[in-house]
Amino acid sequence: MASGVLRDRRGATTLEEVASRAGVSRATVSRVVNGSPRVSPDVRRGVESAIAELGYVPNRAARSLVTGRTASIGVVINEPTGRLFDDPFFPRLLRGISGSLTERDLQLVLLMPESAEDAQRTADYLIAGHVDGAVMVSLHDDDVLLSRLALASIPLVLVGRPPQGVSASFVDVDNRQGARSAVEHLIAGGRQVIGTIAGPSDMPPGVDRLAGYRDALAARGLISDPALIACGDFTQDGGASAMRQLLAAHPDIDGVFAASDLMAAGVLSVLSSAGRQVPGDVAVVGYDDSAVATSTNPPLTSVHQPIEEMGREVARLLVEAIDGTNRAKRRVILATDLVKRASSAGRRVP
Amino acid sequence: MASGVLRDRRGATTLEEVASRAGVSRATVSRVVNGSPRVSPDVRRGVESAIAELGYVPNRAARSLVTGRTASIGVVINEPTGRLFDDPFFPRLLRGISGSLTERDLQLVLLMPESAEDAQRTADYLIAGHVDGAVMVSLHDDDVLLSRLALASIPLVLVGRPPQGVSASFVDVDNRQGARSAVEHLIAGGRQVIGTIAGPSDMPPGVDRLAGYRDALAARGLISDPALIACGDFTQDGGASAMRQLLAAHPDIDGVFAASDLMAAGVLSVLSSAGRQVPGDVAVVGYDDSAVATSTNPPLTSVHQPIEEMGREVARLLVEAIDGTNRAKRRVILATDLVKRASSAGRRVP
DNA sequence: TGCGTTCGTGAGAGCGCTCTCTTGACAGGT
DNA sequence: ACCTGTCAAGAGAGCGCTCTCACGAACGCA
Repeated sequence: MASGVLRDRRGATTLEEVASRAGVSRATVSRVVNGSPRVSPDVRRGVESAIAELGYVPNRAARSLVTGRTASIGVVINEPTGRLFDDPFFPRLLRGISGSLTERDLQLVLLMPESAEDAQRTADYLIAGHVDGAVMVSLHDDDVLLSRLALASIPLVLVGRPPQGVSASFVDVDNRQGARSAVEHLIAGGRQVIGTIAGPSDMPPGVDRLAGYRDALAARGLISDPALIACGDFTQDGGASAMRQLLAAHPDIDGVFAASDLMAAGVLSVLSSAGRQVPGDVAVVGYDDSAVATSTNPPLTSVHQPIEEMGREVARLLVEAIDGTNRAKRRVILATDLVKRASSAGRRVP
Repeated sequence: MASGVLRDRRGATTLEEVASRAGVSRATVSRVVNGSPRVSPDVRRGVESAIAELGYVPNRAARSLVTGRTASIGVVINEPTGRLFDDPFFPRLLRGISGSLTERDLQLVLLMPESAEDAQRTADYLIAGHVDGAVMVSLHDDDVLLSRLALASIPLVLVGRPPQGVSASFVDVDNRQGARSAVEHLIAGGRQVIGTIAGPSDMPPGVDRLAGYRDALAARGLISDPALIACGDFTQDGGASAMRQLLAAHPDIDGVFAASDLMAAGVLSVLSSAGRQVPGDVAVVGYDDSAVATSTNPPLTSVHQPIEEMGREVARLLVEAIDGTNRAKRRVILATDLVKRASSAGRRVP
């Protein structure tokens, strides 16, 4: 009584208790719980009502000890700082993953290493077999954690295309096509001198969105002028300074595609300071379709990504990999949508 | 060979193997692993090197089975939709919690019920003892999950003040004081007719921020005019329509405090359509200091909340509750900061 | 009728760990 | 010399579950 400080699971109903209540053996109850077909209908009913009466819930630890499975999967967010924290990408993705895993009674263990040392501990943790599989989000070219995991034999699915040199299953949105549709929209609006604020070149989304920009120009027989390409870091300040470069090099610019809404917000502020009207003088398109896109003035046309669906797809692939249903590397690419708002309305005919 | 489909933890080094390598018993290795003082220094060294050589990692399931502890805590995000997905609150909070738990080798199990049925399953899960404690985020007055958990004896810490009628440990930011400082700032800027866009009245932050608004006015001997208070739902559209009400009722309004940045963005768009200058004619202050605050034109003065610290504090309290160090209900309130930007610059002297 | 099959059920081992209890070694007091 | 106390270390039980194997009953087929 006086020692009742430690809380633990003991005292919970066990298989044994259910068995004696139902007048069968432990093995039979186990079969019922796990849905084995080798149980006669009347025995099954008896066991089921005993389970209900006693409120029996299987002990995961005991099960895990004997099966060697943990029934949990790790989700690794290895983003020390940056864009993930400034748009709703991350919560939505988690929600997609979570929904899918809950259906299959898998625990979602969240891992957010904050330092390089932390990342090593995270890798140790995953490799030690504390989870049955892992999801990794937000990869840079030099991701040490990723390379360690890829070597270990743990089932792994990435969110976003892996950097060069790494082979793994992944789910990605079609960054290239998304960017291309944004730029095509600018062209269709009559824009002639179209620049882009690209993302960092060590991140696949940065690279792919730039490629999509080039694709759209090339499809019109246009060569992209290097002076119309500036790099940002997905932040607002980065977008602003990149826009200043573009404006200096090409005062005649009349369309800008920014690889993130935040950078597009920076673009808008620079254009406003420079006395350019949006969309009258310059049309602007962003990427992410985040809350920022609707709060700017004018609101931003932006590329929308099916983030929750991405999460669900990731979970599905991972479960397949764990079950051994599918041992091959899989890749799933999801389509994007262009959401049109005022920032890219067609050029006013003078 | 052909059956090598199932992946599991078997094959990993066990205590037994470490013991025979070090020439001691299983019990002694266990003592070393768990830091018991009852081991002689030289034996300890021997065991430690055996552990290192074999790369031994304790099996959580086996440990959990005997201790009755799971070494994991659940974090419940019971927000079907809404503001959590539109600002960086949620990732930052998780990061704070995660950092704190990792230090203590606790797993963070994320639970995001999507429906009422899901919420029941989540409650079942938590009550079944699959975690040692739980954190709950984002509470409404009618939170069924919360009331079930509060009844069960599971250690629980809330993020945000609990709704009326529920008693539990919690960590909150000082919403009331934060709102008060925002409104005092408007008063100090010479504003005379100050309205507010409040949050939903069934959410504690909505209620508290409105109270802070009233506090600031009362401190100046002013009574708040009900026609200067409109309710939004923390979204941009909600903020916009609330602002239209305010403007209709009080065309002479010259200051607005909105209980979220998103609502403040709605306020700005309405004011802009109405031909009012910000901050010239009307000063605006938001709440959250999110990415939206810097992307609007003009950028929003906003109340900044120490979200990561909140997460760390929550984890600390929960660990204390689990260890039994502290059995009393605890409450921690963290201070906010007002971040001043252009939207509330002092009134131009005419 | 006898034999092999199939099928439902039970018995029992054992997953890897913690923890209590016991043992043995040695120091110090009588 | 003996007894007692202290402390390091080992022996062994058992946490709750799954899974293999054994067993008996029921059935089909010759």
